[in-house]
Order: sequence, then structure tokens, then C-alpha cells
Amino acid sequence: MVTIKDVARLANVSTATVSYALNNPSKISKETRERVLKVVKETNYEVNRIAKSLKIKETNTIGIITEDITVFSTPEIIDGIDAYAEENDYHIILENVRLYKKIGNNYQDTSKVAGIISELVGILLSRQVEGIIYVGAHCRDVSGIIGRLPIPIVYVYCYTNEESSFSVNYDDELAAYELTNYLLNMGHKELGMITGLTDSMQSQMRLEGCKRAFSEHKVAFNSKYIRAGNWEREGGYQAAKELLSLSQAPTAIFAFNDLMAGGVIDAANEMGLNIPGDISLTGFDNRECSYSYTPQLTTMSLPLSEMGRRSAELLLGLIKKEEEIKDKNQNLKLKCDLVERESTLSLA
Amino acid sequence: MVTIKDVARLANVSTATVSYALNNPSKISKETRERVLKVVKETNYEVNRIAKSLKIKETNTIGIITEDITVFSTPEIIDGIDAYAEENDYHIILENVRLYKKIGNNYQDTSKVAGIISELVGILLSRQVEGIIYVGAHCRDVSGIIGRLPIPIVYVYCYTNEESSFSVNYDDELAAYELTNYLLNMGHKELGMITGLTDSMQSQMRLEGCKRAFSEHKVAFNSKYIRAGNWEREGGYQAAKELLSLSQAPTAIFAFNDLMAGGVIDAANEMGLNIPGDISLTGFDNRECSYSYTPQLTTMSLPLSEMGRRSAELLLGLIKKEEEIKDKNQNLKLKCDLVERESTLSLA
DNA sequence: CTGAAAGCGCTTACAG
DNA sequence: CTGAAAGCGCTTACAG
Repeated sequence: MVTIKDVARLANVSTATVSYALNNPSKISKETRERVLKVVKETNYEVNRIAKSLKIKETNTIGIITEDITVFSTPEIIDGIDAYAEENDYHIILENVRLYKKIGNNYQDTSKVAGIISELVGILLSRQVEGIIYVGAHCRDVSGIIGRLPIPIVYVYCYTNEESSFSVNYDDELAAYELTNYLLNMGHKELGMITGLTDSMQSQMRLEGCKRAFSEHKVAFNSKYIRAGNWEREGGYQAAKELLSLSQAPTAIFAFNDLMAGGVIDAANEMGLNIPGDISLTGFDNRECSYSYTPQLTTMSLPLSEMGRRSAELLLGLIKKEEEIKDKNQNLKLKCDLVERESTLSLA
Repeated sequence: MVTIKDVARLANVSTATVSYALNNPSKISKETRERVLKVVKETNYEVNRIAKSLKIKETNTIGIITEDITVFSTPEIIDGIDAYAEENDYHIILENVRLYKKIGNNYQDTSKVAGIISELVGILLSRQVEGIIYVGAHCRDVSGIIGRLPIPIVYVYCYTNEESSFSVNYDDELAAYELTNYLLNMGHKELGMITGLTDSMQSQMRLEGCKRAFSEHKVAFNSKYIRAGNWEREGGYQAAKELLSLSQAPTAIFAFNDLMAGGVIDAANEMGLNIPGDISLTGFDNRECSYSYTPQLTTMSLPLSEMGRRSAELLLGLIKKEEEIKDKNQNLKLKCDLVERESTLSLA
């Protein structure tokens, strides 16, 4: 590898001058600058970023910790982070936890997870990243997993209850509100709901959004139409069987994710019901499966890429100590978008 | 941040001794070592990897360039790379090209792509990565995109025709051979095939695998059952309409990817044909959509994670100059696995 | 405008 | 067994 010394020697100048030619052109004459640049080009010299970082104490590097990069939401979040980072000449060291592969369903065991994560954080710190983005595999409370840090951290697709922590998520309540509005406007007052696990914040927030829509429409919210699913296709199937067997069956079902909506389709097929002819159906997430179903699913699309971008924006702001940011946007909630496809129909 | 100097001062030793305590314990006495380690623990000292890298001229870092991290195959490949890297205490700088977003369908325009990529390579080189893994968005020839490099590079899910280049892919011919065998063994001699774009190496290799199976089964291969698709659902639909309208329609269809298989399902539904009752169907790729279809699709699962792992293995081998590797495994082709689901049935 | 020199935080022959 | 010193490849006051 050619170093700054080589360039200096070939251009008959000092290393300082080479450095100026590259970073601070105004400090030297045009002639020397051009002479140096010529040698730089000829030798293909490229600065050793390691040495430079050591000297200037800036690495222009952020760390990303992903709980699981193979989960559907993660790649797009990374894509968004990466896009913003690139625009600002920041680069990324990626640490993928493979949380589920490592500890299975014990991911709720905070101390165990914390042990694994703190090692990764240590590595990132040792490599002098200027900030960290922690990307959850799904939206949940990760308080206590990462302790106090000498550098900023922002959480995406997860959050903590620690004071002055920064997170970027989407707005569950609003999304469910809009989806429910959409269905109510279509005339579906008997609206079945298949929630996720009931102890999840997401299920609860979405339920609140549903209720708000009902109340604004001045339609009584009937809790007999609520069933708890488990986020899996099978759970959606079971719940749908129950809902569709009710004496006064709902005319539409809002499954709290696309997977469970798949189960609703299974149930409807089995019972000889047509979607959307006999019953309308919406999912949530806009995953690949949602447009592979027959019929293609009306669903909410998550602003994943935007979440990534905004988290990077937040983080770089914090790194650069932009005080306004520090107070203002502690916990962003981005808006989801309704994707209307074939599975929903207006009542008569 | 606490430095080695701080530790040295607090432990009343020189920085050399601290370094030995951490990296070369046998060089110092047990007592001093313990004293140093105690201070290390108390101060939470962690080595500055940037400084260390500069000194020892090893960064333990590899670069990954992904053409598009949001493409279905990429995350699992990264997962595999990351798993192996972690085991060997290597870490990853990720550069995501966002190829399609940046240049749309001009990705065949080598010089344009080369320009974008060479900048990323420069960044990686500047950051002193010890090797690079280039992850294609789909399997294709990327010759000429990256020029001669002072460090090793391995290509995954793509390849080059350059001499002594290293790549890891899956075996298209073998996979198609096995899938065809599977269908022939079920009695499907009238076997429809929907290829991808005909100029793609994958289409061609898979077709060869099909023919080999036919010839081993001593069944004449009938080219009237071949249709060229475009890798998209719509193309699969069109091709299936044609195939299923033939006077002697095939009893099974092998769609060269899962997306096109979705189009076959559409066509069958429209024509009132039951899968697998009236016609068997297989896809290729084992994407999320393949188990979301009704019926769930029999398909070939790609060894993506393993491809990532093997590419990392290859790269680290190259970095460590293991000569055996250098000659032996230039272009790996890994085996795919048949995933049998609901869309295939034995004839009578 | 240019160069000599110090120093970023480490590691490692070398001397004692 | 331990420390003083050099040096990795840069940048940046400082002096001239």
C-alpha cells in the first residue's frame, strides 16, 4: 500500500503538504497542490482511514446491532439507515445478534440477552464507533438490555423506558385507527378483530386505535368480536373459525398481522366463504405473503425504510450534538400507509 | 475514554506491561499481570481497536458489498457470513449499493455499475478491510465490475469469468435435476416447464438438469412443454394459460421460481383446475410467498445461509493465505434442498 | 506557502 | 520480568 510518505517523496514535498493538498487546499499554492494531486492519482494513493481516525478522533462510523437480520423488517430498516449514512459519509459496522438462533424464545430473559449484547457493544466501542443503532426484531420493550453508554444510541423497532432515550417506531394506534376507519366507512360495523398476543404493547395500542375509530363513528364497539391470536397463521385460523361461526358473524375481519390473515383465508376457504364477497379481510405489515395470498390482501404497510432513515438522522444529530434534537424528538412514531388490494369490499 | 496510559499509571507499570498483560501474559509475572488486570476491570478499559489496528496492520475486518440488501436472498447470506466471521473474531463493514434504486434496470450496464462499486471498494480499502465479499442481488455474471484488488474478494450469488476468481453459488443444474426426478418419479411425464428469462444462465442450467433427469428416466423430453417466463407472477400466469390449454396438457408444471408459480396458481384457479388434484406444481427459491400460497408450494430451498458461511470461510482462508484453498475451491456450487409441501401429488 | 515535529493509542523488538 | 523507545500513517499547530 502506498502511504502519504511515498506521495510526499515522489512529489518532493513534506507529508504535511500532501495532507493539505488533500484536506485543506487553501493552505498551499495551486502549483504544489496540482503536483501533489498528480502523484496521488498516479500512485492510486488513498488515505489510510485507520491512521486518520486515530489522529483526528473521528471514525465516521456507526454501529448497527440487529437482533435478527433475517426477520422481514430488518433489511429495509438497514437500507434506510444506510442511505442516510452514505449521504453523510458515515459508514456502518454491522453486528447481527441472531437472537432467536442463540437463545430461542428466551429473548424475554433480559439478563441473558444483555450479556450477549454487551459484548457486541464492547466490540463496537473498541472500534470507536460514534453512535449505535439498535434494531429490534419486533417492536418491544428492551429496557435494561444496554446500559449507560459513552456514545449516543437510538432504538428502532423497539424502545426503552429509560429517561431521555431515543427511539423510532411506527404509530400502531394511528394505523389501527385508520384501518378501522376504512372498514367502517365501507359499512362494516360488525367488525371482527384478531389481535396478537394480548400482553404485547402493539396489540393494545392497535385496539385503542380501533376503539377510537368506533367512537368517532358513534358505533358501539362490540367486544364479542375480539379474539386473541398468537401472530401465527394457525392462531388466525382458529380465531377466524370462532368468529365466522358466531350467530351474527362479522362482515369484516381485521387481523393484526398478515400471517394471521393467512389463517383467516384458510378458515374462509374451509367454510366455503368468499373473500371479499362474503367477508372482507385486512392484515397488517404488508409482508411479501400479503400479496401472495388469494385474494391479495389489503393491509398496512410499515414505514421501515423511513424508520431506518430517521433513526440515522437522529443518531447523527446526537453525534453532532445538535441540541434541538436532543430535546425534541425523543420517541418518533411514523405513519403507516394503507395498501388497498383485493380482500376488502364495501357492504352493499 | 480510558487509554492504556491511564491503566499503566494506575497500575504503576509501563504501557508495555499493560499490553503484555492483555496480549502476552507469559511475558510478565503473575503478580503484575493480576494487578494490571484489576485496574483494567476497575476502569473498564477496552483497547482502542483503531490504534491497535494501525500498529499491528490487521483490522480483523472484512467488507461486504451487497447489491441490494432488501432482496429476499441477501439477509440470509449476510447472516451466514456474519456467523462465521463472528466465530473467527472478524467484523463487518457493510456497504449496500441499492443497485436497483440507483440505476433501475440498467444494472446490466457494467461501466455504470463499475463506477458506483469502485467508489465503495475504495472506501473499504481505505478502511483497511482484509477482504471483500460481494453479494449479488441475483445470480449473474458480474465480470468487469470490480478490477484487480490488493486484497482477496469472493463473490456470492454471482460470479465472474476472471481467472482465479472465487465464488459461491448453488447448483442450478443439480437442483433442477432433482426436482425433475421427483416429479418423474411421481409419474409426471408430461411435465410443463416455465423458465426464467431465456438468456439467463440459471434458466439454461436448470433446463439442462431437467433434460438429464428425463434422459436418465429414458423419457423423451418434449420441448412443446417449455415456456419462457420473465421471473414474475404475470409471466407465470401467461405461460400457464398456454400450457394448460394445450390439447394434451401437462400433468405437472415446474415453474423456475416461486413468483411465477404464483401465476400458475392464478391460471389454474381461473380455469377451474385444482392443484394438486388436476395438476401438480413446483416452484423454486422457497421464498416466503411459497408457503403463503394456497396450496402451499413444493419448491427448492436455496442454501443461502450456507452460501454466506462458505464464502466467509473461503475469504478468511484466502486472507490467511491457506494455499490449499487457493487452488481447490474456486467456484463452489452448493446443493439445494427439496421442500415438499401441498402442491404436488403422485399420478394415480 | 512550506516543513519539522509532536502526538493520536497502541505493540514489540531490544536492552537491562 | 520490566521499561524506554521506536514506529504504524496520519493531521495540525507552530515556526520560518
